[in-house]
Amino acid sequence: MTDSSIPDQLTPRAQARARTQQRILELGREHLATYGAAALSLRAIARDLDLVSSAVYRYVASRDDLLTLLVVDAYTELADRVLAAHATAPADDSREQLRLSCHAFRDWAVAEPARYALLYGSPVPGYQAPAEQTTEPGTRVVGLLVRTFAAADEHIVFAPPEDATPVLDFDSVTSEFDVQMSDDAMHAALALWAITVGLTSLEVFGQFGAEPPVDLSVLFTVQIDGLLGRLGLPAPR
Amino acid sequence: MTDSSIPDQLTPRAQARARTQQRILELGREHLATYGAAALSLRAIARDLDLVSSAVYRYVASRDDLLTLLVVDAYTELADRVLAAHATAPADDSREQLRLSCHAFRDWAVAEPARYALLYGSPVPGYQAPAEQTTEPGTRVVGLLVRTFAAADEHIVFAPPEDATPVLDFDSVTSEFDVQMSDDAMHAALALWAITVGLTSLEVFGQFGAEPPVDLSVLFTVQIDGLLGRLGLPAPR
DNA sequence: TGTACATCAGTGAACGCGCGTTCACTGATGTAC
DNA sequence: TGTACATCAGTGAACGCGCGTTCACTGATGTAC
Repeated sequence: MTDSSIPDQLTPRAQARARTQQRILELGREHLATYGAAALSLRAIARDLDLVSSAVYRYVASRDDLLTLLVVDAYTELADRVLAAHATAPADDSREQLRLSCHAFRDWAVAEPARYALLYGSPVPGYQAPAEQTTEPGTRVVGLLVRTFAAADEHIVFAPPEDATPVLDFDSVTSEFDVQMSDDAMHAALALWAITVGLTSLEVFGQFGAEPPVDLSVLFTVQIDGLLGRLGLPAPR
Repeated sequence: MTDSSIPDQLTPRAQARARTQQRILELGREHLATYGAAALSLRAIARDLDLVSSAVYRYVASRDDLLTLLVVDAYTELADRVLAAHATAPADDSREQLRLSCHAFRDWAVAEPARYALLYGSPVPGYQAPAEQTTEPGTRVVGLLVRTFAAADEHIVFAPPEDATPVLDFDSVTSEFDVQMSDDAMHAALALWAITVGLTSLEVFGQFGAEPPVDLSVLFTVQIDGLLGRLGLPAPR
């Protein structure tokens, strides 16, 4: 898990530095899981590192800086998982791509509740994620969903949500993700995104109680399959 | 806003106590909004109350106790709003009841982001809400949705989410809310619940960015109307 | 109605804890000649 | 290849801050006779 390839030709000092840097990220993830983002403390990390508290400042500019590092790290890992799952499906099977993407999203969240909370839960008091570093990794997953619906939009006619749907201007979204698609396809994409985040948050944040009344992984499957079908992407045969 | 009726026939001391008790709750709400739940501090509240820090313990057993008070307070206010909106619709119009309920949910959340975060966001580190006090107010909203779908289930045939839907045992849920309904109606209720929480959390927790690309209140309307229609509760002609 | 006693809101000091961040420093590692 | 100098990881002390909770206390309010 740790051996994220530190190049041999680096100077010993540089290797040690890289190792410590990695270790800080790992400890950050652990502390996130154990104490939550609001309680993330540089001093506690220094302690676990067997360093004096001021030494951590050789590696990290401030507490907020570490938080940003962890946010980017989490968004990146989550997006990597989702993209990998997406790529597993046949290139022409939008439904399967979306299904697998949503499941990968939930699976990661369930496995990493604290990091999920950092991304999709309450904002950390007193901390504002810097948009420049955070936006790109943070939009990879939605971007994938939107792009997949745009692709599906070429062979499928998505129905409008209702008969008289108010018109929204999605131009800034389609241009951000560099796609062309109907408003109906965009609404479908957002519906899937919202239900995925909704179910995942309800589960991870404990709204189903300590002992959920039903198997939440089955429930998720049913709900996602159901919505995909209703949106116009029914299961084959 | 403050005059929550303190009975006149109470002794002056008892009246003062009631007033202080109320004031603590209000300050708690404010601090929640300003600093977040993790940073909620009895000392800070004492300061705002012009009391010495130890005096707060006359009113509140501990910090966790105050958090529980705030959780119950927030769940209660939210549920009151949603139930009131629900009651506004004609008794036989399930679609309208649900629509108004969902909108009331979002409206409250947008108006009270910090309290919403306390209920539906990341768990507060080191704090576990006591189920005995929290479950009842915390399930009023879902209960209402479920009961409304159960009522609708009597005149409407809800379609199964997909052709071959795995069977889930919802008995513990239906008996908790004291209703009878088809699994398909239950799935529909959960879909609406999930998309409501999903859209609301995405909005309140800032996932649409500082300047959302579209009007989120319109988006919410479209999405809820769309899902209600797809679930088998279309808008009247 | 007046008095003696009980209640209890609020005080002030203290305990023991944690935090982020700065700063002058030492001494090992790395590099240029 | 050996030496002189520059870099920089880690130290230790300090600043100033905040927190929850306990405890013995004072003095005003409430109550029973």
